[in-house]
Amino acid sequence: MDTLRSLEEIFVKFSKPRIFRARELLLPDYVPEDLPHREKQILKLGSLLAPAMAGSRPSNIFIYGLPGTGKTAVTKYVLRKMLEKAGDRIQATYVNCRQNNTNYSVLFEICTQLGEKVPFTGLSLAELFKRMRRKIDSKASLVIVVLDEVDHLVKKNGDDLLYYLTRINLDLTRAKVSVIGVTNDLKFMEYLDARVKSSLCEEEIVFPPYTYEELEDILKKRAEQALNPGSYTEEAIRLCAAIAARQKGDCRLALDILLKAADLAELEGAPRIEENHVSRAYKELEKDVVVDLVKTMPLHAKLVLLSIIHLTKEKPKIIITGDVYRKYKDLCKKIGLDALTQRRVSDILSDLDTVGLISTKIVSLGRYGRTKRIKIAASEKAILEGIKEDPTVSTLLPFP
DNA sequence: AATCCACAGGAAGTGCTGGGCG
DNA sequence: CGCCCAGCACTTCCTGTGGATT
Repeated sequence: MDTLRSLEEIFVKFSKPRIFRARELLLPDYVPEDLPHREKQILKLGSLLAPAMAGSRPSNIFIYGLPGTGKTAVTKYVLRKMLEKAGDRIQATYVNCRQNNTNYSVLFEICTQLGEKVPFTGLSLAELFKRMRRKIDSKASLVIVVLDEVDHLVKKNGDDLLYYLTRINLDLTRAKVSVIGVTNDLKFMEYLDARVKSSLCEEEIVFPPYTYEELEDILKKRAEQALNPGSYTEEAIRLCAAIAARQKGDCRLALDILLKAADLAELEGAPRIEENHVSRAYKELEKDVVVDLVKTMPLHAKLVLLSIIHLTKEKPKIIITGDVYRKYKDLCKKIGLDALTQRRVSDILSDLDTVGLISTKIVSLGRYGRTKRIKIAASEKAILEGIKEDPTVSTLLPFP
């Protein structure tokens, strides 16, 4: 059909929105002026950081809570408020260690945010650290370093950087540094050296999951600001809250679903968001995550995934690493590719497990060895949809 | 009780990219 | 220019192991 006309229709719909009043208030990185049901955590973080206002160094702080419990929002919120009051006596840097998951890129981010120009590659870590320290110590101020999702950094690179960061005050003469570590993985503490652990966790703040009632309240308030009056039903809001409550009180998920449901309703020209928009939004959201994940994966990871799908189709009995590897070599041969080693494929399987596309469990089959039992953990349809975009792999699809 | 399978996953190294510095 | 750096994707070599079978 006429693509151009449909495209124009979409633009027109969104240029005269009936649902949205301020769509950006539902975007994932928006930090609202008001964070309901996190008053305790806000006050605790505030009082821990308060000594900074009088020029003394606050303790290092460790923040823990499941995904979508407001850790990042509260941290950003409190820092923003404090910086407004403190002027230039306090500086803050915020680094997401999932996006910047190497020592170099974390230091690069900190330097850049402090206004120190450094190249994004090329220097030694020691040089980078030295420049950061010099920059920090050039003013008699306090620098608060927030490392969000710090577990990602530590799991990949060890805790060296954290160690030096928590000890940097020994080498500073005028300035001071406080570190705030944020994570949703409490087990990550086990990866830490005892010295780092005791230093980073001078103080701890725990973020409990939101309850259903709290989620409902938050969504109602946000919907009032972001959506037009009468453009949504109460049932729709409640369904969002209920889904998110089931997913361990994940507020980000709740807001994501609401945004997607609103987009759907807007696109369809519906007068208001109904429950069916919400449930469809949830399904699509889940699917989109998987499709995007698969699409952006390296070639051989796609081949490994495809091997597993082939195997599940062939025989429903349990699938182990050896099966996958044989199948994978098969597929490589078919398209004239050099297969990777089994050691490497084993790592790829672990990667696929950590992103949640498959689930693995180490099992011992007695005489028949010790290996991994492998299952697909995401929607097969969504995975195949992601794979089929890759021209190299798409020829191998089970049902073209 | 000993054996031994089929791997898991650590350690170290290679070759490459994309840069730095003097 | 030549040498240095970090990071990545990967290989090679390796030690460790739960439990059915012998």
